[in-house]
Amino acid sequence: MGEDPTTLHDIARTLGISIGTVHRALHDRPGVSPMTKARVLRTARNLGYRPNLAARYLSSKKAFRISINTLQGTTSFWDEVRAGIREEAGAMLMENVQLEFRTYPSLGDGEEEAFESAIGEKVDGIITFPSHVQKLRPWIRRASRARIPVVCVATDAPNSGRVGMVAIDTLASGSIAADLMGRFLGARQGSVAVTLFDNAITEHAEKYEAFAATLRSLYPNLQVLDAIEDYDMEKEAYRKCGRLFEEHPDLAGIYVTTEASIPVLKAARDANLLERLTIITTDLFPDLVAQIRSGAVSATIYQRPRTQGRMAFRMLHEFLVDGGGGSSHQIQLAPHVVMRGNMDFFLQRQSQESVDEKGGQLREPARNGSREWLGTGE
Amino acid sequence: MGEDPTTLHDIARTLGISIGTVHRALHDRPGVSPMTKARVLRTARNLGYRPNLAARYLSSKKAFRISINTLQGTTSFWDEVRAGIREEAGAMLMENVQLEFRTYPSLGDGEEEAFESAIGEKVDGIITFPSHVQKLRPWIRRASRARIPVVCVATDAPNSGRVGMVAIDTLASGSIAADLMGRFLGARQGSVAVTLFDNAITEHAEKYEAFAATLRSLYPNLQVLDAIEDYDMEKEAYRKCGRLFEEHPDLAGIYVTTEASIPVLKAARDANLLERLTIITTDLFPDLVAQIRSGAVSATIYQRPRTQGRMAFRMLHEFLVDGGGGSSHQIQLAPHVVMRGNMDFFLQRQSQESVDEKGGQLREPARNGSREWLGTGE
DNA sequence: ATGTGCTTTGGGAACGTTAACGGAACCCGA
DNA sequence: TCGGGTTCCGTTAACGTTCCCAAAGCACAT
Repeated sequence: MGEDPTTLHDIARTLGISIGTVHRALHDRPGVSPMTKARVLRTARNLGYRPNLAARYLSSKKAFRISINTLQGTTSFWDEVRAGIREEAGAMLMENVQLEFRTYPSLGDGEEEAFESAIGEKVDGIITFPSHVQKLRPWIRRASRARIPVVCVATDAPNSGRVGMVAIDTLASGSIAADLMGRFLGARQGSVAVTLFDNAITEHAEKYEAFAATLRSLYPNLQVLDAIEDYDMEKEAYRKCGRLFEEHPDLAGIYVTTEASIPVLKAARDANLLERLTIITTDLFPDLVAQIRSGAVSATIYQRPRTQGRMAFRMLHEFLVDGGGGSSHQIQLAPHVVMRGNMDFFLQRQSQESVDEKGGQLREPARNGSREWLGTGE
Repeated sequence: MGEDPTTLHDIARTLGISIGTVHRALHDRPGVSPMTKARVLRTARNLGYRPNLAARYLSSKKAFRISINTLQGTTSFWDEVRAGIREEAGAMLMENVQLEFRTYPSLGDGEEEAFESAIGEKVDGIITFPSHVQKLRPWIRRASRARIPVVCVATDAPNSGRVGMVAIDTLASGSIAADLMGRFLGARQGSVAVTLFDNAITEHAEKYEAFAATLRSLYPNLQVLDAIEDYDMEKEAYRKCGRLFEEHPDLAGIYVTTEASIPVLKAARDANLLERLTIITTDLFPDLVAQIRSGAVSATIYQRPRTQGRMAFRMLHEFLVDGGGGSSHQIQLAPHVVMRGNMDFFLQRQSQESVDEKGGQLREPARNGSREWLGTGE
């Protein structure tokens, strides 16, 4: 029952060697013959050795330095992600964690430089938003080769060597949006549109597929139209929506999977369709709040950025501490459904927790340094 | 910036005394003159002393023993809460945590004995479900006097000396249920009923109030009826629902805030009203799954028991380690909206995470002992 | 003077790991 | 045969705390 955990000393004793050698062998540091190293590794496994982290932190009091490569705070989403990371880093009782925020102003502008700098400065880990997977994949690979673990947040970068990722479950998002849409529309006949960023991005395609599948099976009275791609351009979204309204007079609802919901709403308003359409959006940002409150948007699928940030930090930290032995490195979060009824809860929580975090930093100023870093612009 | 944190040694050196004395003074242990103790406390504050937890765990390798006093696993809710606690305890890298589960078969049967035994065996902390607040309040008070922190889960016990609580936000629950109900019913006229356990319980009254307020302000076409109390008795719920259907032929929907949704559904089916009624329930348990899948229940407000357990453990642990200096000790979680579309996500996650946890235990068997304890029945 | 009991204090050893230093053994060329 | 280099390994001092034992000081009785 109360078996004492095995220590370096135990391994050394059973092999008749010194703990120095055991230590070197376990951390494959030079100065150990291949044979003894193999023996050490074997008995370590046999005895079920797990390092005592308290002793480790006590002895080598180095701080983890982790880089957070994300988009600048034009949208509140990434501010919340970063707040979640800060929050969780501040809750680390034992160890020092240094956060370096490398932010870039827009998609595809400075993300490679951020990676280069992080790798060059030899950080211990990276949390990143792999916006353009194909462009970032080689950088993630490079970091992995430099033994720097990378955790992806909000979007996955498969086959890149990343050690883990945390994101919103796309199937759950698409399906709950479809179910809500169906219930909201009741027995009405008509067609339903979906806008997304780019069908080439796995997550967005999955959301669309889940939405379409759920709507087909549960609400056959509604027809899903082909996806509308807006490529994050407001003009594009507005223009395509206008055409959509003309071509589909039976349109009953729209599901906006991107953050570009404002131009969609504007197009609907300009076409005098706002009353007739049931609109479900994604995320929760200031401009959207008024639209939800007025009832123009029936519901929004909230992607919980703060929790994503918290989880990403925990995952990376566990990996750094544990050497990757931990639990499954894929976290899919359930999105929240936000409507008029419960929106205040989320808004208030956003502001409230920032205060909490500030309090935490004041309480223990010396322990957790956090250095801001701006990717581009001087 | 890189200031070295102050240690016991620093305090001892500036006062010209030994670290043994400093240690005794800081932990108000006997054997220190009042004057030196005051001086130590003062300079400790001046120097901003914060104990090095790694060193503490390394030196005194005692385990935290915490008691979890909850209802037996007749409902899956408490099983999930306990799983969440186990999960989070298993994720403690550094320290030993011993979990003692004191479960009682039903409300009001054995909960006092569980408290008595936990206090008697001098556990370090208690997580409890304060079902009957007035009965448990003196016990929580007693534990607090014995310097045993108590965290409430699922329900609060105000003015009891409890150090914290985690629960689902009642306002968000009631309001989102109302908003869903209104949207589901569309332009229909009619009345809406709410069933709850007991109006004398704050949480239930709050849910009802939030539901009623939201419905009144957003959907004036619907009328909220007086709350139906079932006192957790199936017969009672069935009987009262039958009468409800007779008295209110214009009934359009029911919001069931308790777990007693099955008798409500049975009553609706027997009255041949299932098709016409929009039903929103609470929680997610096996019997309910089929009802949601069939569409009889439109949505359920999921109270995230596993997360509640996880949060409760974290809160208690932070308190034990930190001495209560930590962040705000009231956690209100946002409930999840579960419908046909996303139900599979939650079901699969429930089973999947249990597997994860098992894996974690296997990986590190000696570290986290966990002793089960049965409250009554031998 | 010596011993006994008490309170207050000092002085370690231990916890398990890290990292630096030093030493033994070996090989090679002068 | 001796110095110089390499490879491998042992030794040891930290890291900051906890806990126990002993030492010092004092009062009081023997």
